[in-house]
Amino acid sequence: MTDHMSDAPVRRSDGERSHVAILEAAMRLASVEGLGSLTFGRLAGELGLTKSGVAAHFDSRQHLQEETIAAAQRIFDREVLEPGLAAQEGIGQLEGVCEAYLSYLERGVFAGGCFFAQLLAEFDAPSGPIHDAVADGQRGWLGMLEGLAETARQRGEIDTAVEPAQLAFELYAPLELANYLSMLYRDPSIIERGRAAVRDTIGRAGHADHG
Amino acid sequence: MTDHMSDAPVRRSDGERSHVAILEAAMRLASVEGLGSLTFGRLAGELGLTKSGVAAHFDSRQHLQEETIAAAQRIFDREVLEPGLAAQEGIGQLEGVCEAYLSYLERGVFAGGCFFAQLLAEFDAPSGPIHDAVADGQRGWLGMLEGLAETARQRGEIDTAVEPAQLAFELYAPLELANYLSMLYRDPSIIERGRAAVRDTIGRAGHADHG
DNA sequence: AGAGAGAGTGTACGAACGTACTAATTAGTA
DNA sequence: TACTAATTAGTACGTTCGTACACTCTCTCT
Repeated sequence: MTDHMSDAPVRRSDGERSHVAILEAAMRLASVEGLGSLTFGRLAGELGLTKSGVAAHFDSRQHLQEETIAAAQRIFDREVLEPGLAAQEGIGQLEGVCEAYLSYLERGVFAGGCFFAQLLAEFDAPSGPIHDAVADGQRGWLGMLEGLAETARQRGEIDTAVEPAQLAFELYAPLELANYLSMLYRDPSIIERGRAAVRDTIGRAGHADHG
Repeated sequence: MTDHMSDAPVRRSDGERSHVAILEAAMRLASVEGLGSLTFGRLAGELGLTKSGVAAHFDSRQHLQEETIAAAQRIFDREVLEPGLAAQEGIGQLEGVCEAYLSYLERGVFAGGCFFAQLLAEFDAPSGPIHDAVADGQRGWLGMLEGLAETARQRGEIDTAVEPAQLAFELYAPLELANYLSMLYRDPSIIERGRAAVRDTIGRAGHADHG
């Protein structure tokens, strides 16, 4: 036995390649048309496989969706969180994460804009396990922005009168709208509006004339 | 002939009632789960009709979707634009429309939040006639905010250094995010964050300390 | 009152869906 | 080299979709 105590099937190299190819196509498709339009037949057609060939890689459609979300999360972490948090602690990280997000939109990391913004809109109202997962993920993102704002406030880089949760909301809002409008109008220059909004909001929080 | 030169079928009173009942259910369903999940069978089940009974009211599914959008637009006009624009010209109307939108969210006019925000997310990426219609509608909304901002600037109520298009973007962003997050978390109190953001943004544009 | 037509039911068809199987193939290992 | 199991194709089943058509019922108008 090459694998000590493992019930998992031994994956073959070609199967591994197919698996990642399927997930890449799935992320692209889901970012454009949503998780709901993620079907075995659709993916099979785009990849030149048969429906059962695709389905064989996942226990069910539900598992395909969950694996796709997990794969997209890894990409988001690599493309947004990692570079954004590489900035200096405090207001630097707050700016860094916002700029990293806008850059990630501009670079077209996902064909349909932000993968999680698509998810947010698709599962904001419906209930169920995916809704809860999306809500938790969003809470995490917003909570992180709030945490960065709180740190910046403690470091004296933003005004103590600024509520971190409110600042996180006001930064998140233009990021999301930049995503939606740039996709809707197919005009990446809209992202510059988001950039200006972030700059104004952080600048205002930094040197508010309240005294 | 009671109707001079009309090819349209004479609608019976019971048919008229069914028609509006179908559109009401369709708006509710589409605001929650999107236009894509708007099917004859689904509506029939909710209304106690048969699938063909529902389908008989529309030439095709496409027409059902278009009529549903048109009906929602009438409600939006009545619930948001009309009360919002009733305020005093200039910055009053700008505030009025934003507040009317947030109030429309709070009152739960549509079960799934803002009907058009749902559409925006659903058809931001895909191409087609519905995408174009959504894009045009959104351009109209954003253009109206920009026009109100421009008017307010000409009246001297906001700083001349403020770009109307940028201000419109910065007002629209928290409105949208308030919608999505209040639905996602099932917490209407999030709307208060949007209200605060609008207040700050308009206030800042109004008495900017730039000279 | 009677005729005409709109309203709604029931049925049917083809397409696409997820899922569950079998069979053939092929890569990896012993 | 030969075996084993992962990979993939292929097929079939049941459901749901949009659409179409035939049919009954009932409102509305003359």
